[in-house]
Amino acid sequence: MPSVTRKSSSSRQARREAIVKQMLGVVEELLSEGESFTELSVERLIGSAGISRSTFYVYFEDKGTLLLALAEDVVQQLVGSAQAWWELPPTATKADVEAALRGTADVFREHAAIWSSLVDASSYDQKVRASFRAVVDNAAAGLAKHIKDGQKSGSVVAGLDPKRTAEWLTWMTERGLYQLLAEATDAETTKSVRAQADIVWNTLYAGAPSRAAAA
Amino acid sequence: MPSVTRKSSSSRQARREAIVKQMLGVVEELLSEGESFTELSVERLIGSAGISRSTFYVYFEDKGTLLLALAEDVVQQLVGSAQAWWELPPTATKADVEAALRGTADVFREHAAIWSSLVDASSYDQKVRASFRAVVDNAAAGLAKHIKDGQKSGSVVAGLDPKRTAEWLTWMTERGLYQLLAEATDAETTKSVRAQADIVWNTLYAGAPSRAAAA
DNA sequence: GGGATGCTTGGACAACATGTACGATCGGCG
DNA sequence: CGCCGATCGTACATGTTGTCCAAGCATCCC
Repeated sequence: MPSVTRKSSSSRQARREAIVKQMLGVVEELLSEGESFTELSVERLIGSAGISRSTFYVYFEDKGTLLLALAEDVVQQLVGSAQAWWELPPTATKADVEAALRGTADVFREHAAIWSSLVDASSYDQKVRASFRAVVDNAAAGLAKHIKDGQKSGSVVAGLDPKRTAEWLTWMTERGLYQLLAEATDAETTKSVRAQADIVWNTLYAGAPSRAAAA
Repeated sequence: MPSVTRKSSSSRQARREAIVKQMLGVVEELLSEGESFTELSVERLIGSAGISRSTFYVYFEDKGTLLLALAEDVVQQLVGSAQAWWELPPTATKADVEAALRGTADVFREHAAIWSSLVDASSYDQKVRASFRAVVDNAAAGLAKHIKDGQKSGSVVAGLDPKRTAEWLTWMTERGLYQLLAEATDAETTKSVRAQADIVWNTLYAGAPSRAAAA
């Protein structure tokens, strides 16, 4: 009876999405009260969401699975915003770099709670850790490519090790967003992002062949 | 009866140190088997250490307190090694910077397990988080001072925001050590530290007034 | 309307971890 | 020998996790 199966699964799917959406609100709410994701028990979550323990475990293997579902969207947005940086053309100015980084910072600040939760849970949940690493590794790879391409076109300093430079800068960004911008005001964000842009600019672009004259 | 009190407390102190030392071995041992500090239960710890549950709680409030005791030494060493960087003279070369960073990396690699545990526990233990932040903030302050002084003497690029640039670079270092060097080989460490040195060099020193000629 | 199907639910459960309490025991020291 | 501090085993109250099951409920089809 395929129709039954189809219906069932599509309903499950829809219901799951609804629950994920609801849980997103609940989790962000609870996190905004100052607790960390680690400290949130399934008990509390279902209590606030108004669903039963049993139902929770129908849709999520555990807290980690829930978090990954919640984070999907956020991660997509962050990765997307990060591309704005490493897809900058060779002629980009420092202001362009800063604007791109600002974009990522703004996306991050909107969803800082969820990202922080990913970081939290990475320390004890295998699945989350793997997923988190994959995201960052992917970002680093994108940046590494940007560096390599830039070196070819002369817009990036020669001699830098693309992969490893990208790794450091990527982790700097990850950690900086988390630690420096999660609770920053707009004004503070502006200053902080400017500093980040200075680092990136000086590291990658300032001494590049195609810019040798301007200093 | 002051003598009694004195004796008791000094004995407690000595015994505590012995236990801390023993626990350090146990924790590093268990962590080297691939588990995270978060996953280590007090149960396991006392089991491997051969002391009783009761005794454990005589000396440590909880797992977090234990960790802070274990980390004291490591943190001191790391902070000390970091000073080698920001106490570099204005005439330092890129090789000097790389050597200083290498020093920190080596210290870190020796005690990666404990540092990782601090990061882990920071996500759910208030005391650990506070202590951890204090260490990093302190490091950032030291680096900020180095930048400010360097700007005065002309050995560091003008126009950088000392505080915020230091924050980004400090978190970059923290996260990079943790993520890139914790399990790296010697060869990989060399390459990675070189990339880190390039970033630091280009950011802070390459375009500095006192170096304007050399490029 | 009647009945099958699948989803949600509450509650019970085993397993395990935490931090506390207490009485028994061991060992050194006067 | 006897005191005293430290350790120990054990028990306990509490809280969390993930599983399981039987009962209730809504929906859709016949």
